[in-house]
Amino acid sequence: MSIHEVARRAKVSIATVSRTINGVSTVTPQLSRRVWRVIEELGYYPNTQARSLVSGRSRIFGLIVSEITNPFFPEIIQGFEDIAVQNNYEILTTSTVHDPKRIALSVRRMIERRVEGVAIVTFGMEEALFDDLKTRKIPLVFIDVGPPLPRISNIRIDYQHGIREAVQHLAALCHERIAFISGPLILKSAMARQRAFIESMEEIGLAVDPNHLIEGDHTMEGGIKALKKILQFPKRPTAVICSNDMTAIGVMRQSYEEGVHIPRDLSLIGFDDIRLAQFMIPPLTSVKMSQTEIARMAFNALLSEVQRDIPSPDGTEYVLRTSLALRDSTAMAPAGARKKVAILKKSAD
Amino acid sequence: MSIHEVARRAKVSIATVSRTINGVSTVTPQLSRRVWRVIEELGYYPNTQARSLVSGRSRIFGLIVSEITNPFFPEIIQGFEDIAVQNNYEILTTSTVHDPKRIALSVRRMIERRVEGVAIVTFGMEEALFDDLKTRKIPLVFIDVGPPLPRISNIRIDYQHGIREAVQHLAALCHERIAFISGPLILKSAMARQRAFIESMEEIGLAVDPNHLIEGDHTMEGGIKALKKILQFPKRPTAVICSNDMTAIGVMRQSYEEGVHIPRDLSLIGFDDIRLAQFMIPPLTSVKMSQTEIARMAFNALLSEVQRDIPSPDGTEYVLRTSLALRDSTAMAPAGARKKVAILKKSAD
DNA sequence: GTCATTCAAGAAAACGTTTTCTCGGATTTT
DNA sequence: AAAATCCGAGAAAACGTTTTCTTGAATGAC
Repeated sequence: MSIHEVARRAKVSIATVSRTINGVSTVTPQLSRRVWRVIEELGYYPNTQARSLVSGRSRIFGLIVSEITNPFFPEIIQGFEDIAVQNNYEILTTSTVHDPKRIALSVRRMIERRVEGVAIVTFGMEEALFDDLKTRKIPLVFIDVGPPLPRISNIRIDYQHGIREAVQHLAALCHERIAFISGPLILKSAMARQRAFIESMEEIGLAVDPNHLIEGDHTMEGGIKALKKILQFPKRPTAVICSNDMTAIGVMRQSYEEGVHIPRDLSLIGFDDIRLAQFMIPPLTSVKMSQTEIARMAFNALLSEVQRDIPSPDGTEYVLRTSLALRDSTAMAPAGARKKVAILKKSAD
Repeated sequence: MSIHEVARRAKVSIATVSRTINGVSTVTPQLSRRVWRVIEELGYYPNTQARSLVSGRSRIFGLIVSEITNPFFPEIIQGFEDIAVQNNYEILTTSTVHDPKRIALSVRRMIERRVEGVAIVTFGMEEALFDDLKTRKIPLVFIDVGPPLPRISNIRIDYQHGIREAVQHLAALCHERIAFISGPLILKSAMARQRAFIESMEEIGLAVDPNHLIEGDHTMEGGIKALKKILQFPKRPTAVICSNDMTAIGVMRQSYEEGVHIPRDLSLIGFDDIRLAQFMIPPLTSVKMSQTEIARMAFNALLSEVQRDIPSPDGTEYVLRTSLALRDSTAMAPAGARKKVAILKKSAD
């Protein structure tokens, strides 16, 4: 079951077996065939541990996500795995469930397994937790929040683009009182989304009522709570933009409870555009941030860093566009709430 | 950065360092302290590859799921990971996306990484694909479909219990024409669920119209298609039970399109009870099959097999109960459709 | 025909651990 | 007090590979 057994049966040295497996050209076709025959016959699979021990390359990438049970992440994991297998990489996934201890532990596990790089898709958790990886000079890729350091790449998300589309879409439907349910504001990415919202509003001269900026937590429960709050305002917003789709789903859920009809009484826009969004009732308009694209960029960032001979001095920047995916959760603002008549034509569905 | 460096600085042999790390009791407290100090100071983490190479134990379990983007599976993965970290095991997850080639590849990858066991949570894909694992005597645990072989455990799901509850619940609400949307019938588990449905119906004297057994595919799209079909029947069913929640969500989606109100016009019950079920509109009644419990059982099955000195002769059987989780997607059958008056009291929510 | 060159393939070293073997000093036994 | 036992810790072997070094045969040059 080891290379020695193969060597013995093929009557060659273990070096020749190794060379055969790795396709080193100096081995005679005749011997190569003999070796391969034995390998097949024995069903021999090389021991990766031994391989990477001597070669110094584990062919493993780590992938840290914040919550695998949040439907946003499985798509990323799937995408990452797809590219990984194509490139003969293994992937070690850990879900932090927002627990610093868990993060620290998973960082440690990854170092012990000698991963060649780690993709950190947590949208801005405590950065210090990854110091161990940095000092060990392991290539990293962050979403949004990575510091400009050697070997550290970043996927910058262009939140502004998609959120501006969302705001302008609502404005075109005569909405003026638009609320924004953010994620936890300790997260840099949540902050960035909120800022993009505010800027987009101001850009077209719409006032942002500070009361209409509600801090959620990127969960359905958070969306439920936020909507309850919103419905208590004397002058209700006529539209809500959420910092992620799970929040929006919570909002839908609670709207149903409270008899608020979407989109008649309230227009709703999510963020992320998870697959589920299109199966909501009604199908949820959402700002698309392609999970597959994130996975692809993250993997390529790591791979190219690993293949470099000298590390990139200040990391590499990747940029991901976001854009609005129009569905059925938005409609004209209720007549009573309209003032302006700056109606643009709603783009065809 | 290796054990040698630690040994050098602590002025002991590498054997002592190894013993210290592994808590072997023969090492003097004084030396132990000295070694630990150096370890901390250096930030030394042992190399798992080298460790498992010599010890012959990789401390890795494989986990094969059929589709990580199906919300049913992330919960299992999370549960599995939770227990794994507690037990110092690493977990290699692969999502087969129903592709035999992918399965074969992931089996191979797992063997190369020398996993100590594999949990196969695919609900009955081509069993032959796992032969490689069997011949290598790697402990396996299946859901439902495992053959009785040494080192192969099984988690048998008691579909009957939960599905009978579902059927009787509907019967109590005076439903008689109950449809069942199954999964792909090549899957043994899908078959088993359908059989449980038929038996539960017959048990209480309700006829199963063969037309009302519709083969779905365990996806939302499948649910959508299935409902379209159902609505065309001259004598519409008044209730539908689905073989999984994703199908039920598809049904809800299409009901909305077609103006069929749930539960007024149609009662709906799902299966799996994924977390999302309670956030549906209306909250979906579903047969609960605890994902966490599956994960726990699967992990324990592998762990106990690994710790055994002689392999279990015919594997071990675990049994998981299912039971109905009552929510709001079921109601009394429309008056026109009632005949019997065998109304039991609907248990409080 | 001899000598230098090339090249295929074997021998051996190396990777970073755990574990067995060995040794020398301390403790116990008689 | 000598012999036997115990025990802590170092030396060395082993795990299964890749890779460097070495060797010997074949090829080519003159």
